[in-house]
Amino acid sequence: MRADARRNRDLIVESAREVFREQGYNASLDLVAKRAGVGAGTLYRHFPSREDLVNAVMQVWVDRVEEATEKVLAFEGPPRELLDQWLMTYAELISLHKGGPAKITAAMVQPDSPIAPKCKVLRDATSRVTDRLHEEGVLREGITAEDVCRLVGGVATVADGAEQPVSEIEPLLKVLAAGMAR
Amino acid sequence: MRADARRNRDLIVESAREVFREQGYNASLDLVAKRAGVGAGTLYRHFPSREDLVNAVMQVWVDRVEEATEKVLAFEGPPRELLDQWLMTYAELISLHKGGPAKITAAMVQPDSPIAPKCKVLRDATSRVTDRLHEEGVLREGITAEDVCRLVGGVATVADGAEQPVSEIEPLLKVLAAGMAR
DNA sequence: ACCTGAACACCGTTCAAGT
DNA sequence: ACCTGAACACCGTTCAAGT
Repeated sequence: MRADARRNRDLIVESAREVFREQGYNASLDLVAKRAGVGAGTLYRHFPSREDLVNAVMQVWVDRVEEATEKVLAFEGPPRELLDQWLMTYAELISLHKGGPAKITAAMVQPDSPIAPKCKVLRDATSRVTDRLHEEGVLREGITAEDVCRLVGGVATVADGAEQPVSEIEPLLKVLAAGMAR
Repeated sequence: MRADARRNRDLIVESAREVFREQGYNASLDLVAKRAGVGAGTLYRHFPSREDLVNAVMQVWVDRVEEATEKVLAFEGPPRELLDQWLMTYAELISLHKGGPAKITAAMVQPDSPIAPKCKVLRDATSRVTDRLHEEGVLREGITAEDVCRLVGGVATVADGAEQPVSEIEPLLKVLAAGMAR
């Protein structure tokens, strides 16, 4: 890739990160291009779809997911509490940007989505947690990582759409945890 | 209201019902006006916002909600099954149109929404069910009708966004029911 | 009092012309 | 090979002119 192309690409991603943080994942791409100081065509050349751009922005998010996963898995207390912790952590991770819960949860079931690789990281992390919880015998049989993703994703999507802070869904996550535990 | 205005209003609602059924609640309003054979301005005169139009279309939906409520409340079997039945019924009722789960569930927490009156009918119906279940002692303390609406609404929203038929979320609704029951 | 439809704004997307 | 920005399409929304 030519040096100026590389540089423009980076400018666009940086600008998108900023705009998405302020306005959410459905913000105007025109604004992203303007702030990056590039023409609209340049943005589309690098990122044919919005999802491709979101995927690039989510690159650093992967680190946060892995960090949070290690932290939760290192928890030494009762496994039942570990479940609660993961649900809250999961909800927070997908709610960092407005529009995140809906986009991430939808892509979770659509393997051809450009952001599928990022979703896979989160789903794999969830698998590690559910595997552990199944070993410990705290989860009901048949509860899969996908189930967790869709349940927590659903509740977080509703809160996000209603402009409610993610902290307010804690009671609902408790209900989910109770439903998944034996 | 003048006779021609009345007639145009009815044409718009009828057209909207058709278009929303085919394309969901976020379909183009321009198409609605075209099919109704009226100018765009006429549509906006009668319905200043999309939500106002959705509210008008949902008028007949109220009957379905009340009908379904009576049917579920008439159920004579174990109360725990009544819970399952209501969750499934609820999910079906809000999933009749694409975009319904998100719109109805969001409005459930926004009392100033034009479709709030319609949401109230569904919330009240849910209250009747939860009251009954609390009396029977099958629901955990603190579970409110609002909780039910947000939990089922969330799961249904995810399925709707992923273009999945509502029937596929039944296992997730079982998890919710287990979490809400004692 | 109500309706029409052109006009405007906004945004996503493409592409001919330029470097 | 890459970039620019005008141009097009689409849609929501308004409003002057008409009945």
